[in-house]
Amino acid sequence: MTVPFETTLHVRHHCLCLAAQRTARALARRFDEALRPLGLTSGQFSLLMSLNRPSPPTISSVAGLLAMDRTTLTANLKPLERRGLVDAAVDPSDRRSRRLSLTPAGQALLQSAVPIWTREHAAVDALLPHDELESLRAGLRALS
Amino acid sequence: MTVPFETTLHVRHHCLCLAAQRTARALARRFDEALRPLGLTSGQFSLLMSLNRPSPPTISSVAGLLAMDRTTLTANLKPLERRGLVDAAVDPSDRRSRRLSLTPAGQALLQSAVPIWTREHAAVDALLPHDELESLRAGLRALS
DNA sequence: GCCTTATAAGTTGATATCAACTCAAATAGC
DNA sequence: GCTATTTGAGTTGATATCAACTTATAAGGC
Repeated sequence: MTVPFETTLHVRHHCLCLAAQRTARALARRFDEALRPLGLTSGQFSLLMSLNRPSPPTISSVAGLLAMDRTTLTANLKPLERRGLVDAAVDPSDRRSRRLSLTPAGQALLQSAVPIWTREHAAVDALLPHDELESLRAGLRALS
Repeated sequence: MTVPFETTLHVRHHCLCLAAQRTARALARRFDEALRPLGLTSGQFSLLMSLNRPSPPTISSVAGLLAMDRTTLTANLKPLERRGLVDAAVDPSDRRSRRLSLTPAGQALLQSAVPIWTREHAAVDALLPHDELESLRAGLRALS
């Protein structure tokens, strides 16, 4: 081996990029399964939730909130628009922008998803002591 | 709003699934950029590194290590096989399995990627105090 | 007003992600 | 030895992810 196996073990134990990917995938699968009865993925739930606000946001601002590429968000919106859960209307005061909002159907679906999120997240929270949860949140926030 | 805005804020501040996705995306973009001169993504680097071991692993075992769906790994291997970086040979002792190994070209590319990883990861490590880094790693591990 | 620059978003192409299904080989029960 | 079950992996279809490029609108300099 050109690269020593010890180097591989070092990377495996220390790489936060890998650790974040692993955990993100594992948690996504977990919430995907919990939300499956509603036909929502974890990402779609997060997106719908981020649109539940008093004033309709633009695509770019939501992409920033989710730390996601703007074009990824455009793609993610398509299935939700098709299902009539999200409305994207051109902003009359700046015709370059589209303002994203939940339709009544989207609001209703989000409402039915909240108890599922609450239940599933309680199960995740139970995996770690409270103070370790808080430092995990702080660490994730610091790197994103 | 059917769902109170306070609920949205609560989810935004507490959801570890969302936080993990955000951080995973941010770190992936960071390492993607650092590794771009080699034509590797962060995920491809992690995959190549996971194949650098004395005995060639099977697809399922690597998928487990990366907390990734088996079929996702099959898809991820394709571009690496096309580029001649990875070899997937049928295991003679169990013809259902394929054993994954780095080619000499794969080993050489991985070797040239290690210093990039080291430099970039030092920059990430510098964002947090050592003890917070350790609790972050422990928390991520506990949830994946 | 006109031209340049900046900004918001869409499109394209490549890859990533996973569920559901299928295929093939190995193993267990008989 | 033969059938049923289990296990490893591939395929398909839908969605996710991002870079590079393009289009449309707005804002600023003149």
